[in-house]
Amino acid sequence: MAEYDPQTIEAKWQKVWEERRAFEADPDPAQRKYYVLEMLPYPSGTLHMGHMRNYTIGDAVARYKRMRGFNVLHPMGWDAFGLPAENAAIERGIHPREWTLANIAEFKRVCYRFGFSYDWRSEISTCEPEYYRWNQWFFLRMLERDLAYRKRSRLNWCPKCCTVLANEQVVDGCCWRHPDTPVEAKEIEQWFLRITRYSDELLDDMAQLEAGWPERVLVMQQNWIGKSRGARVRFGVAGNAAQGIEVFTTRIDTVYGATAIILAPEHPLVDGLVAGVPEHAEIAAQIARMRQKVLRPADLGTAEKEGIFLRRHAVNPFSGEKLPIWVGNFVLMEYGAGAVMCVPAHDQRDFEFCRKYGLPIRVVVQNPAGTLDAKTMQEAYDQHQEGKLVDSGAYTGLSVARAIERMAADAKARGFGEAQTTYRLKDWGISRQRYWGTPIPVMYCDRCGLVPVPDEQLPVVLPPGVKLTGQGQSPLASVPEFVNVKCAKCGGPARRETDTMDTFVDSSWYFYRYTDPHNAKAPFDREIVRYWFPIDQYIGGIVHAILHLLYSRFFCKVMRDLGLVNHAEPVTRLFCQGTVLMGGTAMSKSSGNVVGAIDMAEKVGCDTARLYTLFAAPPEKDMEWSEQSVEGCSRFLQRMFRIVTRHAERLRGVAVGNPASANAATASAKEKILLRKAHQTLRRVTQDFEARWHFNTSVALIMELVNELQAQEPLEQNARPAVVKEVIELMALMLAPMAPHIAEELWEMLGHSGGLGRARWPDYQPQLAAEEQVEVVIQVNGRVRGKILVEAGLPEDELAKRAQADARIAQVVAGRRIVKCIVVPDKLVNLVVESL
RNA sequence: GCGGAAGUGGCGGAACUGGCAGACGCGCAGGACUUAGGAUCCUGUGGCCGCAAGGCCGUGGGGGUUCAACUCCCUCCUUCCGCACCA
Repeated sequence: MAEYDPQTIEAKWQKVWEERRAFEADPDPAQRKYYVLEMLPYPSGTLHMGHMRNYTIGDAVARYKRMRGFNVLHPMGWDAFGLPAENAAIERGIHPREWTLANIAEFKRVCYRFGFSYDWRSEISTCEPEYYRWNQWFFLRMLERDLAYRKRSRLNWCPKCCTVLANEQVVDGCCWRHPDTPVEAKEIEQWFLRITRYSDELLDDMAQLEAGWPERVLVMQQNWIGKSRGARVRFGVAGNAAQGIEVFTTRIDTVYGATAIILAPEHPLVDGLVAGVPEHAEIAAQIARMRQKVLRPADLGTAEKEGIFLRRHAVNPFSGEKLPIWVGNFVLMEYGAGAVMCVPAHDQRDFEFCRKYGLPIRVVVQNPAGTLDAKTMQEAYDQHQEGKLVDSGAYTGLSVARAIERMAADAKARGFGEAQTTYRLKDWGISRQRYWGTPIPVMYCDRCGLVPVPDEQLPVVLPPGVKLTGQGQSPLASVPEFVNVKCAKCGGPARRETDTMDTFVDSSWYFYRYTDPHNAKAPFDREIVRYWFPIDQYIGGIVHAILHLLYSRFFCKVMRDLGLVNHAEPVTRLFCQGTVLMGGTAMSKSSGNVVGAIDMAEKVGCDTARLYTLFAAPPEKDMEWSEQSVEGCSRFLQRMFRIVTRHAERLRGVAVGNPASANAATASAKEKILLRKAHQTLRRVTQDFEARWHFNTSVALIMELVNELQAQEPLEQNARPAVVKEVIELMALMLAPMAPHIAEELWEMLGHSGGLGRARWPDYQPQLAAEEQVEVVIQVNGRVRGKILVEAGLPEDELAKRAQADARIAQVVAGRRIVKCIVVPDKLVNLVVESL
């Protein structure tokens, strides 16, 4: 008898699929569409099983949806620009393109070897001019709409990457790619995309995503945008009527309780304020020291608050009171106004600060009990809801909410402030001082200034022969043929921009390009996109919760404003799969705990590897890879193959479908057991695919079904061929999304030609799944004391009677009075009896 | 500090809406077939007591609601993740 040989079977079916173009999908209004997408991979080095989990989940869903009759778009492509390629190229003395293309070829080989059902016609590579010219095109559109601008500012510089990073790429004060390398502050002129223009929309549209996105992703994005409503208030400077200090506060109602003004160390007014004071030299030195002391962000929350009194005073515009001006290490220049009013009674940070430096504490919001006392309070009283204002001039007696409203309005009327909303979100810095990325399509002309490259001159192609040093200057600057260009406006000499774009620009819109990958006139055809979008199911790691997913949402909104798409959100449902661990840590090349994808395919076959990936844990959870446990899945497929092989011969010509099912009434007891098990399995596996996505239980259920088949051996004696065939077919069909090659092989062995491509997901038949007899548990006082087998659907009183009639139960009850009898039909009877 | 998720046998994990805790798989033990078995098949496998029938205990700890709690409520502990001087 032929043994299960995954190598042969898998190669055979991969070839068949390819020849039949089994996974190609085009827009077809007559069909329901389903766009399922796994996050675009960065093609680097070898692929391990950690990578494969993402694609295995996506492929199972894609195949299931096809069997459900959907027109399924399931594309794949390459996030091909980026630093690792450039660094690897420098190390090896080759061109980044060479390294990248080799990796793509390898990635593709692995995808093919795993039988993933991609439509390869959609394949894109972001490093090809055909693709990145549209990055440039989008950039120019943004430039036209003032969504792209150039600004000199303090930026995050990674000394290892030798480039600046976006705020989103800084994790715990370190480079996201180099967790041990703190970013440095560097003043550089660079390009920004004005994502902040969409702050409110990015926040508000999350309401549309609540149903389909993981809550934690939405929470992370919400935190990142960090909207805060408050007011800007201008305090005067004593002795200088012309000067003012602006502060941002969310609690303008507490302004009468302010006992100091605190500036960030870098605040531009600081130097001027201390210039004339007697102890000038000493104070300036202290400030210089504070400025130099860079705190690691992780320590910020716990660091000791420090302040320096500037020997100058501000004037509270509401009360006219003079307040000392301080510099404080806990005030951030980047947020709000870079200055705060210090209200110790109602802000915990201010409370600590004033305690340390002996500044007065003054209660201006009293609690409902009226017990707050500045002399005795141990912490700030910062309740927004319940307090009433006291000692606050004309505002005394107002509620906090009312006071905030009225005081902001008054500040505006009197010209020293107004309501203001601030955000934590900053504009997206996209310039990178590296080579392997999209050239930014602008030039600088001495006469005309900044000149955008005209559309018809796109793409600005990355020149091939560039010396890569990794030394932190844009490599493109050293290529005169690239840099020197004729001004597009005046024809005079001009210089090209030599920075390239952050690769997150590439991945912000790639899923649109998949639908129309070779369009030379536009980034994509609007009608095609209208058919496929929004993406029905996006699958990827939680790492991209902010970065990629926020940028993509931003791009989508820009594209909508450009009239390119008619939706505001690109992704309806998002699924974040868990990490694959090995020995408790994430599988990764740098940790040295990888299980190679190709190695697995060669050793046990990709069907086994895929099945195990789905079986070992629910997909959203982290899973531990265990070579030993993989064996279990391998054995399962072998067993299944053997059972089918044993019976294929006599089943091949048998007609299936309705005959067997329709005959269920006349089926033997053993046949009924098989059919019942099969349809119960089908019901639950279908549920798993539709609702829960718990493929681990789906696999377990199919294993149980195979166990049942085995238990009914010899099958030829226990069931008619039509019944056996129906059960085996159901089994093969249910397995098809998860282990597609063996499923095809079994399907063919059963006598089907044409492959599973035409097979539909079977409908489960409730009457076949229904149990005729059920085991009912009998409890006495909540403890299981017996079990009886009864016909399904017995009425409650009958069930209660039978339970009490049971000999063993009668013995346990032993004449005690039954106080209560709880019956759960078809499940359980609980007799509550008097205690002895 | 704030917010979120989770804690179940030796291990990965099941238990859908409060109704038999431990499905399925790994591992382990015993057996069958075999020259052989790291192949295959069968049986057993939460702990304790017992020859057995059976009994008691058991889902991080403690308390509660209920005829009945892994599931609901309170409280504490642990782990992981996110945010963190955001004014």
